[in-house]
Amino acid sequence: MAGRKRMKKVDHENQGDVKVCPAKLRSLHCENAPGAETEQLSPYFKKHQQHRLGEDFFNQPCISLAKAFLGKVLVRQYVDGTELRGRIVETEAYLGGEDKASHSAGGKRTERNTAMFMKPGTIYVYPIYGIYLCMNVSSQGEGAAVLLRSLEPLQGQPIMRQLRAARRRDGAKPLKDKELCNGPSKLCQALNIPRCFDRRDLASDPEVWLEKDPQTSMPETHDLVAASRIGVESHGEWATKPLRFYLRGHPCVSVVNKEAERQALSTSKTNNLDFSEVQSDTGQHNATT
DNA sequence: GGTGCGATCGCCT
DNA sequence: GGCGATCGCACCG
Repeated sequence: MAGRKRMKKVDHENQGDVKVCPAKLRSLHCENAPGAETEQLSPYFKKHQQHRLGEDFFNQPCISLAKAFLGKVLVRQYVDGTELRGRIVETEAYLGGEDKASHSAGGKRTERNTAMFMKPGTIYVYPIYGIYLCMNVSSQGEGAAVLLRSLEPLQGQPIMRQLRAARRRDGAKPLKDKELCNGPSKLCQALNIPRCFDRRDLASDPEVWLEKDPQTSMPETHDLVAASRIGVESHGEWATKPLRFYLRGHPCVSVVNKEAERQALSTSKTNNLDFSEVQSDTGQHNATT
C-alpha cells in the first residue's frame, strides 16, 4: 500500500503508565535452573499444590489435551511469591507425524523441537519471527504438542500490562485486560515465559504450573468451537483441519472464526455464556455457566 | 471494525 | 538464503 506510513521504531524505554518495582520485573526473568527455588516458595507453593494438575492430566492424546486445557488456569510465580494467573481460552493441537503444520512433521526431531518428543507435560518454548516466543505443552503421541494461544487475565494485570508495554510505542493507548494475553506471543510476554522454560515440566516446575479452576466447571461441549489453526495456510489440507479450540464468545480469543461458530451452533442451540464483563479494564468475568 | 504490511532473526534446507 | 504456529501500527470504511 503505497503512501501509508509505516510502523515507527519501538521505544523500549517506555514502560507505560503502570509503575512496577524494577526489582520485581528483574525477578521475572530466567535466572534460575529448573527446580532451584522450590524450597524458598513454601507458603505460596504449598498453598496451591492442592489445585495443581499433575502428570496424569497431561498424559492424554493431543486433541483431547488441547480441549482439556480450556478453562484451566496457567500460573506464573516469582521467587517472592507474586503470581500472574490466566485462564486458558484458546489452544491449538499439533499432532506431529502426519501433521504437516507441526514442527515435528514427519517425525522430524531437531534441537529446537526436542521438547515435543519429551514426556507429556513438557514445555516447548520456541522463538518465532526472530522477535517473539510461543509456548506449547507436549502431549501423548510422538512429537505432539498443544500450543497455548490465549488467556483471560485473572491476577497480576498491572504487571502483565507493564511487561507487554515494553514492545509498544511511546504514548500508545493502554491495553485493555482482554488484550493482554490474546495471542500466543502476547501470552508469553504477559506472563514472562522466557526461552529457557523450554523442556521444563509443567507438572513439577516451581515457577509455572497449571491449575484446575475451582470456580469453573469444565466447558460443556457446546461451549467449544473447533476451527482451523492460525498461520498455517501453506500446509495444504492440514491448514483447514479443525485443530484450534476456543471458548465461544470469549473476548480474549485471538481470532474468531464465524463459520466454525455457525457450525458449532447448528449442532447445539444452547449458548448461555456471557463474557462481556472482561472487556473493562478491571472487570473479572465469571465463566461459570 | 477490518486490512495490509514490515520488523527481525533463529532455524532449517 | 528463505521462511515463519506473530505482532503493532497506520490507514480505510
